[in-house]
Amino acid sequence: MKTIKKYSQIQQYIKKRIQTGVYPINSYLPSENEICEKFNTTRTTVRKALDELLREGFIEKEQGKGSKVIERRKSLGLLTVKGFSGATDYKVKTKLTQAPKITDWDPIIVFGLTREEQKSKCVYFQRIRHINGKPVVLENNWYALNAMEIIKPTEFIEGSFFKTLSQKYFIEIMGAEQELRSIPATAEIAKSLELAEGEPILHISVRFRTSKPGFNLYGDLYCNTSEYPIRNTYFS
Amino acid sequence: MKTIKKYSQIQQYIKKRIQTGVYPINSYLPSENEICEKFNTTRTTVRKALDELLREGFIEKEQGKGSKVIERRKSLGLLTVKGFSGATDYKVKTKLTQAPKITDWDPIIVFGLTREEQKSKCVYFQRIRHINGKPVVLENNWYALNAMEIIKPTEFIEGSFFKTLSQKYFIEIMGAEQELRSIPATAEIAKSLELAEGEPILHISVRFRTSKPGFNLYGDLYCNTSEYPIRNTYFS
DNA sequence: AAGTGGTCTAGACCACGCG
DNA sequence: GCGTGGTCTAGACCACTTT
Repeated sequence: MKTIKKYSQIQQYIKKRIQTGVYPINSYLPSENEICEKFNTTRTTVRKALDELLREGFIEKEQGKGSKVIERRKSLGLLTVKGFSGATDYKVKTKLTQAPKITDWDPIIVFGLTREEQKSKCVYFQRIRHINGKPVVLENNWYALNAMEIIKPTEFIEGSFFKTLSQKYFIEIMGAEQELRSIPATAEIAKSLELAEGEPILHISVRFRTSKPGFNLYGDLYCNTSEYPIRNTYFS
Repeated sequence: MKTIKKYSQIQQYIKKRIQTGVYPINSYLPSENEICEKFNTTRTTVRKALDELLREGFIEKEQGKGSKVIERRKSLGLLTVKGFSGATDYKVKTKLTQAPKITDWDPIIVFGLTREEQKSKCVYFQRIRHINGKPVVLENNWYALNAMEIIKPTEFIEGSFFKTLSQKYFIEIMGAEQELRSIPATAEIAKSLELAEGEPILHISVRFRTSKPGFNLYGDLYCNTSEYPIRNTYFS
């Protein structure tokens, strides 16, 4: 992919303007014909760009009216840690306990890797999420180096990998598959999460699909759910 | 929409042929140009049809090769129990251990009920899912009686509540919220699932949203994940 | 009536996979 | 080299919303 595709340029241009508030939520984008003029192209190409933004959940279209900027369903399908009683007075902090580094794939990954991924080295990093000072989630992540460059710790926006992907690379999470298990904490996990060995913890294996073809993010999570359950929302 | 759109016709035609096995999984569809000829149209229209099938998860495209029929991702967003090693030789049987009956709401439901729901009595039923003869999931369900009539056990299609809703009432599941916890099995749960008290099990509280306004289905599930993890897929 | 998005035509050239 | 899908042009007409 040497030359940047035109529809992709338009898509990124508009996405940036949405993210920076130039096109606020509930406002309408310029009409397709106006965008055509601006980028000196045809409606087919502009519509392709808008279709992508639609798929990514940034806009919705209203026939006869225009393309409307909508609030991107946050944490679409993403796991969120939720205070038990709906209390909002808890603080989540994410510590990067292993900065992104290049390694081999870990056989713990339960989802089948594609051939492209198998051929590649992978990037690994680890984080621990703390709630009100207590470690609650230990999160291991991997992705294929040939699908996505290595992201430096300094690039992380608010400790969030997804936010970094979206705002710096214009990559969105499109979906996920999970496997859930309840297991007794191993000695190692127990130590990281400051609980007793054998305590029941939630093990989540997850594959996130992104809007960048071939780029998947694999996760292996251990959650102490005794105080804070994991919450999970999805809509079709 | 009086006239049926051409791309929609093509889409349905191909979808039916996939579903009936005329185009088997892993085979390739006719090329875009061939489809153009058959339907006497242009590639733009054919590609629109294929894009829809791509979005619906029926095909994937391989540049330079063709459009390949793939296994449709099952039960969008719904929980599925999956054999560990990808083995497909396991049998799931659902036993209705408590037929739908009218009761009061159970305070165990963690998601806030709407005012309409609170005013109503509710329908409760319980099922146990068995895999290869072993009980694996204990599932309690509730819904508001004023949102949906009581469904008799004899109406259940293949033991599936969702299938019944879809096929008899044309109600679809539109989304869900879940809370996940790993807990030790209580004596009661242990007995139902034939395991030792204190074994780690997965507790899922879920609210399913349906296409019928005001009709939510609440679930409280206990899963023995030691052999069969719970799998969970969602896409936007 | 004017403007918007939705569908569709009839081409063109390019990038990729394979023999 | 050939066939495949991927991108793009330059139009046309239709359906819908608003003025």
